[in-house]
Amino acid sequence: MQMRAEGFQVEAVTAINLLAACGQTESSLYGRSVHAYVVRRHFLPHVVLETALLEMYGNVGKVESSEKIFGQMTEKTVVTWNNMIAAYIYMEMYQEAIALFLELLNQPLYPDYFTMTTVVPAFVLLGSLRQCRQMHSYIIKLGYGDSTLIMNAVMHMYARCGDIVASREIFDKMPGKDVISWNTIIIGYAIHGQGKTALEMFDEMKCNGIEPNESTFVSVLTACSVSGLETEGWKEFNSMQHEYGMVPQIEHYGCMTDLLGRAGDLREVLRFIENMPIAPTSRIWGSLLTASRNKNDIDIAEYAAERIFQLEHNNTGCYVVLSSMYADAGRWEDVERIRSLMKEKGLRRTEARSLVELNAEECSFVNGDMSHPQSEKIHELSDILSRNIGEDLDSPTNLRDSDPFASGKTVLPNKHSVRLAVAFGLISSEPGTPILVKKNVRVCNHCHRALKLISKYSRRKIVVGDTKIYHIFSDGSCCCGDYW
DNA sequence: GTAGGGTTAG
Repeated sequence: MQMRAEGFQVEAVTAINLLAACGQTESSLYGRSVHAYVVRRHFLPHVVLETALLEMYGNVGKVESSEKIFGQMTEKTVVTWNNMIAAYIYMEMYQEAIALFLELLNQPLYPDYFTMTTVVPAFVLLGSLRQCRQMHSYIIKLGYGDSTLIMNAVMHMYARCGDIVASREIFDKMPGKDVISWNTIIIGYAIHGQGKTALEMFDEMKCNGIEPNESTFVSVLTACSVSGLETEGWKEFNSMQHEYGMVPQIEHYGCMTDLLGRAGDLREVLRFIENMPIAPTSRIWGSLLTASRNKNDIDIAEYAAERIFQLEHNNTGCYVVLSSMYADAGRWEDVERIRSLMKEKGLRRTEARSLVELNAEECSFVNGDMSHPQSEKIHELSDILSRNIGEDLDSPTNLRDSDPFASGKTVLPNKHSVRLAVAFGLISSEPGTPILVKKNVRVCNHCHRALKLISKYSRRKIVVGDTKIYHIFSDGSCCCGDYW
């Protein structure tokens, strides 16, 4: 009998290890057969084995199967909970991940290090500052306020969600700042368009005797790039090689391409790319593409796009940029050509979405959104704002649908998600208070122009974070200097 | 039996 129990245990451990391997494969095929085997052999219930099954399903993207196991387990450990949270995050189900984390707080279990490092990214990706603050307070309550690792993640969470001041406060209070703490505050200022402050922090870092690493230079060069600090960028790029003996990697060349694309002439960027000691990736050509979009040079854009397509056949971003350039130039046949190409390949662009932060909640809008109970009022205000800032909604680019992925209906710029979010922010907050919006795609040129004027007209600071930086619209101008 | 803080475009 003893022998048999031991044999069981050995087999269960084998199954657990096997499941970890199955989780690394593409499909649930192997994992499912191990699952069937352990059921057949009556190994269940077995908390570790069930947790391993749950994790395996999470790793192959079968979150419903993970949920089913989680729901049926009679005994759960904190590892079980961590893996269920991770499964949600893997499927980008951030709200569910956070809900489960909150539920865990009510269990007779203690969330551990793993829980924290797993769940914090969910808050970053969700983008809600209100929920970030809540998470911060849980972390303190649970006693992780002194952990450099976790507080670095919290700093990053605040910066990404729009509160660089809170990020800095944590940084200043941190007793054991390490190189990642410094890298995080530097990139945080970069995200907020404060390149100069980022460079000051870099100086301070060196004064404090912290040795920069390769990532530090990614942060520093990004900061130079977002603020158009070309001379400083070159200086740091040279110093990383000559003072620190580092060999710039592709990501550093990426930052330099961004920097030159903003500051210099496109031919110069092209020369820089062609003289790079490493082979340019599609990310590098993408940087040139972005620069040519911003400088309205279709020839170079087409060249960059060609190079991207040689390396990557289905680069959605590339199609998006090209088609919007064609639309701006009134080249509708080309827009149509891209539209059908995309359709053929089954590629779809991310649906634009804007989240506005209010006191007690946040509210999300898509382009032309009518789902909000106050939609009528929101759209009306957006129309009033358009009139008052003298926005030209009848320009030829707006009359045609420049979006090759749209379902046929044209959404006027003043009904873009960011504009509805701002309008709702204006009616739902006190006069004079700033408005904070987060967007999952780049702000379009038209809305960028309009938001500058709306900030002046409404006498409000309007902060809009896109995937790259935070735009701060105030009194008719934007901190990005109209390059983003 | 877990995963792991920061890191270049759209």
